Amino acid sequence: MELQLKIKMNEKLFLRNPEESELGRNIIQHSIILIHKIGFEAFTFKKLAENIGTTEAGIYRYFENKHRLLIYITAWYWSWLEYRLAVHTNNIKKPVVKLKRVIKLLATAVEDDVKTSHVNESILHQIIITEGSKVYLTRHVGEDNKHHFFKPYKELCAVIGDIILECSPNYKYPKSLATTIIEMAHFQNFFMNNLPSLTDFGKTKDESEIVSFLEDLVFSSIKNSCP
Amino acid sequence: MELQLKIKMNEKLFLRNPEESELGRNIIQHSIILIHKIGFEAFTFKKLAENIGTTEAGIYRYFENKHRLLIYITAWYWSWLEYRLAVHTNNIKKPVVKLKRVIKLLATAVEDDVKTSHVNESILHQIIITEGSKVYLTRHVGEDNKHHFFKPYKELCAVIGDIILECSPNYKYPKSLATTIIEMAHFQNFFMNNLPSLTDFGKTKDESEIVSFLEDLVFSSIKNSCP
DNA sequence: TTTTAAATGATAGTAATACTATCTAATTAA
DNA sequence: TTAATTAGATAGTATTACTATCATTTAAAA
Repeated sequence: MELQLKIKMNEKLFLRNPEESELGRNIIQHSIILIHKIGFEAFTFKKLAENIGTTEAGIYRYFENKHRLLIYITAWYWSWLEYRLAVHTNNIKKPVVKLKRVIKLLATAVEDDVKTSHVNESILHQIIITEGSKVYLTRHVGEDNKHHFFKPYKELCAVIGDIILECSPNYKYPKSLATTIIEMAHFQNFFMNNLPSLTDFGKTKDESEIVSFLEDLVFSSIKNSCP
Repeated sequence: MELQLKIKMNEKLFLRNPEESELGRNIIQHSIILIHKIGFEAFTFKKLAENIGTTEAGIYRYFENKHRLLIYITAWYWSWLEYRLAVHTNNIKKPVVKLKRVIKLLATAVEDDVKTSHVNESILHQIIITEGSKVYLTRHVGEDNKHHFFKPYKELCAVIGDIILECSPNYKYPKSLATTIIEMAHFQNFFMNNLPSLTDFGKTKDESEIVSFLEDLVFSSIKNSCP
């Protein structure tokens, strides 16, 4: 049996749906590879076109600009992660165990998911660490938000926030703690690998230490709120 | 008596020291204003030149490119903050009180410091929130780090990390907690104002709630590590 | 099977960006 | 007073970020 996973994306993110054509899927696949290789700043549609063997204009038929494309792939990532999170926390009763799974899922490198042929999730995860926050740290967040471009990220935060509340119904900052977990899972990873003196894991460069740090941080906070 | 504050900057950050000429100080002053106004992505040396009343080439005599200029002003900010932190925690004996001061200083809007005539710290603080992490989230972090461009940020983290250790000598993740405080002070502020559903302060939009969140987070964690 | 529509490829062109180079005028320092 | 430094003015280039057009291929509908 061959499984396939398809994520429904916000239609305002693209001009033509990249999931529905060979060229479109190529754009997604190779943009992930190329952004990972040269970084988002140096990434251009021209270079991407050369990589795929198509033309610049061809890519502009799918995406308005490279920032929209970045929003697309990050939104895809957050949706995929929420799905994965659902799968991995399914059947788990204890919210504390659930929350631990969440932390591990966020802070640990990812393997390529065979159910999504044209997306290499392992590389995508690396991109999200370095480029993920650039998606909203712009002058047009407000507009992009009105178009609901950040819905997948918000949904993920909401889900995690709810698990936090299950663990500790009196905790006052479930959403802010959720974003802290997500952002810090990535930032600590980035710092560990690039500016190691900013972390306490510079020597080992071991992801599991980030998990320990986050678990300590999160469970101290929510335990503390139980009177 | 007229006080003046001058921060010694890494010489590799500029081609000509902007502190030492009228034009240089104009570049710093107006780049802060312009980046705040239009965002770093839309900011160009040509627009800056028009604002100042000089030419593009004139600005290139001071900075290699706009990214270096952004590194310069963020490095300046972190140095200034470390100085401010020293002033505000001076004479305070109890490390817990010190740490609370740190959190407040990081998470609260800043007033313009009269001792630095050409830098509007209030606007600069806003820039750091939105653009600050773009400084290191690049493909050339490694090189920039070799040039010690992030030293002020690292020093600030080290100082905060040490205060954390003073509070709780057994706490295992002082540096990572320090970066978490710094980054979250800014991210929660950005989310509160731009993507409020990601935080628990969307309704009030009150900075003091971010302070409460961070205090709760930090002191739960370090209290927890005292056996 | 033919007709028609849609998607792609190829090419060209424009405005803006990110620079570099050069020359002259104005200041400042020796 | 001369020499050196700094700034202003102008020009030029390669790359980026697009838009437009037209021919060709592919796929869908009649």
